[in-house]
Amino acid sequence: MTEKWTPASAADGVEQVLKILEGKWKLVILFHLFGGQVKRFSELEKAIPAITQKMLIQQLRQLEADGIVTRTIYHQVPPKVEYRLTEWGQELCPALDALLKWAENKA
Amino acid sequence: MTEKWTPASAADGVEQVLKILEGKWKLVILFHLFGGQVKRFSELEKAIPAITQKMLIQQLRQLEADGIVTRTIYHQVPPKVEYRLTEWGQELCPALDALLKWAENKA
DNA sequence: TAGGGTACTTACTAAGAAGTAAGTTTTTGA
DNA sequence: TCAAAAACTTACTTCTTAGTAAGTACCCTA
Repeated sequence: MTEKWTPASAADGVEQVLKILEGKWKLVILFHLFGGQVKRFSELEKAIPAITQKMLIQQLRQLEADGIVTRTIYHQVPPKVEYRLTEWGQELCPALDALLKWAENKA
Repeated sequence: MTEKWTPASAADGVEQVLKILEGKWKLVILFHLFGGQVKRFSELEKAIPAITQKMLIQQLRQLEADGIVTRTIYHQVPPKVEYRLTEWGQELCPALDALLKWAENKA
């Protein structure tokens, strides 16, 4: 169970994960959606005042492409689009908690 | 225990951690040192063929500054410098494992 | 017919991270 | 006197990411 990893392959595996999280705004977005929260585009905009629209969709689209969030479009006028985490996305929460706890342990 | 975090502060906490891990070569280096391994500069160079010397020290220095690795200098000629993880650095391993396991769970 | 709300696009610029290639120091051994 | 080994430095270029600022489509309401 520890034998399947070489330093290179383990590093590579973690890097795949980091690539998913690495955008400048992805974590804030994630933490706004953890716990089953559903938010529309404009709500996220308000919740994260410093973000621009360009960055917001860019990050959302990448999270969507990576299977972390889903996008639900309501064909109304004015338009309405909702974002929420996938199951898999929700499961990220405890893993990030582990990192947070590690950081708190700094001597 | 979950109340001390706002989306912004939790994201910020995780970002601090990601910043430590984010260099292009840091994870490979880390995984070469996990488990109490001690390596000298030249050994890491050989273990990670694609890395340049510039990148190798740069990443090592940053890991050192962040309290993850320690550097031991032997005043010999030719010089000898050894790198190993700090206690805190070792404790990163299970947290990274959590990420790896999460990644494996992708539906 | 003009304006407003929502969710985007697009073109351009600036800042940062990484890569390339070469040079530096020190002392020992041929 | 010259080369060699180990651990770095330095100057310069390129590549990626983020920021700025503006524009678009849609249809409803006044």
